[in-house]
Amino acid sequence: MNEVVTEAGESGAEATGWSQENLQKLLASMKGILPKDDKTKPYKKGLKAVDWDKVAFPPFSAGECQERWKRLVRKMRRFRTLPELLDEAQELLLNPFFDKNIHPDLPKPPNPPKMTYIRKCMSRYARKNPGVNVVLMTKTFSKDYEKLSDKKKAKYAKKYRLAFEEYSRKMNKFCKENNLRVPIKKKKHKKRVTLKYEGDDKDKDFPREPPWHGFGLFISEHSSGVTGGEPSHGASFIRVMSQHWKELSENEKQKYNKRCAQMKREYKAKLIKYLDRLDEEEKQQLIEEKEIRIPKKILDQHKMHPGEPMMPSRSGFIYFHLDILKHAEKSMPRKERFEKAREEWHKFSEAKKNHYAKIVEENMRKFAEELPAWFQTLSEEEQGDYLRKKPDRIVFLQKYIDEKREPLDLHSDEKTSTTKVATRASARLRAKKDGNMFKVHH
DNA sequence: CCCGTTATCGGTCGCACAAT
DNA sequence: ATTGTGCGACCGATAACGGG
Repeated sequence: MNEVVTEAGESGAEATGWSQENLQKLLASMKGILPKDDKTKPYKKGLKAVDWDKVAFPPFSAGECQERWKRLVRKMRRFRTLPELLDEAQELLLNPFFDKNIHPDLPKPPNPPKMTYIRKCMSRYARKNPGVNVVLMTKTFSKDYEKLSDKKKAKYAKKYRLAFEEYSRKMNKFCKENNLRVPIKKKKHKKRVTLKYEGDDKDKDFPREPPWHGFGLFISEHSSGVTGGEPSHGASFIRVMSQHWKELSENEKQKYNKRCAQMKREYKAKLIKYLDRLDEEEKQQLIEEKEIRIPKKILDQHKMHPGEPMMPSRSGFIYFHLDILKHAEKSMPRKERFEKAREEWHKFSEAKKNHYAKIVEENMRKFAEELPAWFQTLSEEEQGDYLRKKPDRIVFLQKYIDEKREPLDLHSDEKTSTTKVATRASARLRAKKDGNMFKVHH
């Protein structure tokens, strides 16, 4: 019952064998086969060089490892945000030579043809006319260069090309000698990694919104990230896939639609579960931050009423995390603390987890007392309104309602079936009057 | 350290594509 | 408005010149 909430999104872990431990093993294995000195290879290139047969470990095949990594990395950001850069900048400032620590052997790129020409003319002209306007000269000689014959321009261009080749050679050598990443030469091989905030790593367990329609699910599941990259129809990916979509039978399309609908239901449930363990302020903040679109009705369902006791979290981990927060130094970023707590929690013994399970139990017991106590302070109208908005609370209030509505029934265990029917019928009538408060229950 | 010039690299962002 | 892909547009930094 008190299984770690953060695992909620990995429900398929057991089925596939990719447990937390095995995932750690995978990463360690990948690290192990990486070339030692090369810390600066760009991601795509580095990945290409990975020998998955060497990464593989029982019971997983090379292909399975590769596929799991691709799935994992899709959930990660591979660029830095401004706040992160600011943190980095602050660290950089601590280095007193931060802006002067350029390697003395770093090759310098040659000047472009036009600049070479401008510089040549400028120094010649300035020697004869001291005190001339630099800016004006630059502009003038720039125009002069345009008027030059193609032959002369080609001469400058060739010189530049040669100088640049020399520079590239030097740069390659320099990079190799200093274990730096070599610059990418050809533009056409430039490949951008998909950028998407697939949820900040602040909360990995934050549920991911499924596609809106069956078609979206179809597209999503046939992307290279899921299938392993074979189809990859390039930029025409969507075009090709939509063609395939058209070729699907009505039945097959329905299957996607239905599955998508199911995913959406699960998402909604997970989202509510997630939001429920936050307080009102945090919830609003998160909703704004993530631009979560939740129907107002559902939001209403989860709005706190004045004085309403808050339903405690059913996850032991949450309480453990709170304990950690009390003692941890505040300088550590939130997400880091959260991660650390997660790790520790995983290492916990059943006995220690049990300690927190007891806290959960105790808090739930208290809540089960407090809620009816608060509930009875409401007017009948408010009570009906409350139950309509939060039908799940009925389990804590049923007893109170029964006692209040049918105090006589408490003693009559041996009622005839006819009176039972009559009682239920009258309850239904009352419920209708009071705002259908029992409708949700039956 | 600014002006003013240009080619290059690294990296981000916007866009098109079709269906719902 | 979303689903994944990849292209091109765009930005900033960089080199040299030398006087204010």
